[in-house]
This record gives sequence, structure tokens and C-alpha cells, in this order.
Amino acid sequence: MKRVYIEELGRHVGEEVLLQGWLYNKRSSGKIRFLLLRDGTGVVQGVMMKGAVPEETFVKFDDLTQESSFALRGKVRKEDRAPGGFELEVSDVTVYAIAKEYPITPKDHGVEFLADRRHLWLRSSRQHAIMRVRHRIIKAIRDFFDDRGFTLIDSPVLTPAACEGTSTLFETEYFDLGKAYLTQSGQLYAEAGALAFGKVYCFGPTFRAEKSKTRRHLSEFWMVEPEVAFADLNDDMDLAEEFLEYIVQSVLKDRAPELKALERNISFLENVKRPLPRISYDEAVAILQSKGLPFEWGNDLGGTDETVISEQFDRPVMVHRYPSQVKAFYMKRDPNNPKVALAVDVLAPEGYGEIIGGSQREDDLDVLLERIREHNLPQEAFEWYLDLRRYGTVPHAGFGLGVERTVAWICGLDHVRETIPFPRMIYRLTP
RNA sequence: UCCGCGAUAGCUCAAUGGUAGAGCAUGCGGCUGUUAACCGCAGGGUUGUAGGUUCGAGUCCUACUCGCGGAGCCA
Repeated sequence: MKRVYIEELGRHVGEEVLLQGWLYNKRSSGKIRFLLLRDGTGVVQGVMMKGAVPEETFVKFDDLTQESSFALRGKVRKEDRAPGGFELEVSDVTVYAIAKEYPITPKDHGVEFLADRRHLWLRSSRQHAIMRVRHRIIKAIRDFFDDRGFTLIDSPVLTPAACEGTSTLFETEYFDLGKAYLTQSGQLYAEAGALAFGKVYCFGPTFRAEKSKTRRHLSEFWMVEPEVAFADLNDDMDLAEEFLEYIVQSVLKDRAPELKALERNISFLENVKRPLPRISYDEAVAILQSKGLPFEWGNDLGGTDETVISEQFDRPVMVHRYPSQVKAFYMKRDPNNPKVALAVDVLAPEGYGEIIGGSQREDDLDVLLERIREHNLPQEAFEWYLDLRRYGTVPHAGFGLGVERTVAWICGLDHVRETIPFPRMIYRLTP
């Protein structure tokens, strides 16, 4: 008998098949019994009628508890009354393991309870939908760059010093070489890659030890960072908007059932097409002040400010040319206005905040040396980075996209903790 | 680090300072098309910890612990 998955049942109508999985739920009406089997690709109900199957098969229903592992054999039937449109006319039941009392019942649970059981929570349909969207987003990210001639140059996780010298890092002992830090960004290494390969991206986990406690922060999160040689800020923004359009349209095309299961209103997502609006920081400040917010030129945008600005647009908005004082040392200043950096942040709609941060990089050796001194960074730690300016420096630019914020936005979640299989937060290291 | 909110059955939550309850889950019974099925019965409690006020505290007060949200910081 052929072993099949639930998602392919439509191709096996009328056939006898074998399905293997776990008990999602069961219902009985006396002489007719329904077993809901979950196999990771979907849920289907098996139907048994008393008298139509041997009594020893019929009573196996009584033993099965939620999440017990078992197999069903039977004939696939199109059935409009069944969830999913198909059901299995059960001829045999094989029990593999009876589950102990399963803690996650089909009723409501609190966030803390579920987070403590994240390893089980992943079995639920909502988490299933989120992880399948996450997977599709990551595939879109890789396809996008792979199809455009980018080379994957991953950056190290263990680094000798802070990349940007600003945020708090996780620290560890590294043999006899002193302290090492978990990376907060692969960008500096991606720059080396860009000057070696022209177009590169790195994609991996990054770490921040800030004691942030908000719905937008994790201690460990994934970031993809493309870097392109012979590119300026406009090229960078062109790439970012094409990239976002590709990601969102890929998810809309291939994960519509999952978005529906998440009850996501997709109208904002359907709008994500080029061109995306581009406004300068100065224009953003004008918007904030026109809304009566007490915002002064020179400050960085806070969470509320980002929400107010993004509400003015029906799709992600790019804010460029921030005051250089609030941006990292490696960002090139605008030759037309040295007070601002050639930086861009992309703000997602609906208050999801910054999902992309990027810039054109400082490519002049002397200027970069001055920035390192201004930021009180140890020059010796950056000598290799300065070499990139000593040996054939060129204008180059790149950006980083935070995967979890992107998943939260596309899925319409209210917290990034559901966007990654095992979230790491300030007060949570397990499971 | 600061501000706010919270902690009662395995879970989600009720309970005017006066006998701690319901739904789900679990066990038993019933039901020939269920859709988080439904109906009946049963078991299940040191009300986060420590102290205080009171004739009497789940409820009021103090401290602490843990969690959640926000601010700051950051992406």
C-alpha cells in the first residue's frame, strides 16, 4: 500500500493509501468515529463506522490520546463535509505510541505556558503556518540573490571586536587569544566579500545583548546582508525595493493558504510593488512635526515616530539621509550636505518598524580613519577593514534585512517571538 | 535601568472583606456525519513567596520572586 502525505491526497482519490502521523483530535458519535490525523503537511479525518471495520480496529479509537503516533490505512474519498475536502475511509489503524496527557489542549493558552513548551507548540496549526511562511521568505531571499549573480560569502559568528562599536555584545573566552564576541552584523566582512566578488550576500544569525524587552526584539535573530561594489545609495535603494517586492510577491503566490489561516489582511502586502516611496529624513521630520509630535532634527526615529511615518503610506517607505551623528561610523556622508549620512531605513507598514537598514559605505581611507577616531574605536582592530580602502577602494553599498521582523510583518503577528522556531529573549534561553 | 499591568485547579479565567467556581483537559457512561462536536457523572486547590491589618483576606497594606507590555538602548 502506498504511503502518502496529506497534502497530496487530492491525487489519490479512490485509492487505498497509508497515512502516518499524530492524533490532532478525535470525535465520536457512538457508532461513527472520526480520527483527525496530522502528518506535518496537513490534517485529515479518518472515518470509521461500527460494523464496517473489525471490532478490534474500531476500539483502537478509545486508546488514542492527543498527539499519539499512529497510521491509518484506507480509501481516499472526496467529502465536502470533511475539513480539507477529503477524508479517509479507514480500514485499519496501527498505533505506534500512546502519548501521555498532552499539555496543549485545543483551547486557549497563555504566551508563557506556550513558550515553555515551544518544542510542542510548533505542532499547532498556527505555528505551522508561520514556519512555512518563514521558510518561503528565506527561500525567496536566497533565490533573489542567487538569480542575480550574487555569491554567498558568510561572515563569522565569533569576532574579535564590535562591528559598529555601539551595541552591547555577548562575550566569551577564546582560547589564549582573549575575549571573543558573538557577531552583531556580518557587514564589514560582506564588504571584504564585495571587493573580492563584486556582488555578495551573507545570511546568518546575529546577536545583541541589549536588555530590550519589546515585541520587536530578540537576542538572537537572522539577518541577510547584501553588499555591492560600484554601487551608490540610489543603487542600494533600487536593490532594496526590488528585493522586498520579490519576497512579498513570492509569499503571496505560494503561501496564500497559510496567510489565510493566520487571518492576515493581505491588502497591504498586495501593494508592495515598485516603486516604493522615498523620503528624506528632513521630510520625515516635517511629517512628524506636522502631526504635532515634539521631534527635533538630529534625533533618531523612535518606535512611535516610525509608526506615524509609515501610516502615511500604503506600502513600505524608504527614509534616507539621516543625521550622520545617529548612524554608524562606516556610513558615507552626503557630499552635498555633510551633516547627513547616505543611509536608508525601510519602514514596514502597520507599525512593524524598521525591516531594512543600509547605506553607502565610506570608501575614503583618510575620512574613515577620522571616523574611527571620532567614535573612539580601536584602529588596530579595523586595520583589515581599512585595507579594503588601501587596495583598490570603490564606492560600494549594502543593507541588512531582519528576517524575524519581516516574518512578523508579512504574517501580521504582534510579536517576533513566534517568527523563529526557538526564540532567544532576555529572560528566555529554553527550550 | 525606569514606568505600568499581572500571578486562583494541568490550561484559560470567574469569585461585593463572609461556604473558592465554570469551560477545556483527564476518567467513566451515552450518541450513525462530527467540525475547538455535544449530553450526563466523577476526581482535581498551601489562591506566587514572606509578613501585616481584620472577628474573618483570593480580595486591603508592605516587601520579595517570576512573568507580560512599554520606554531607554537597539535591528
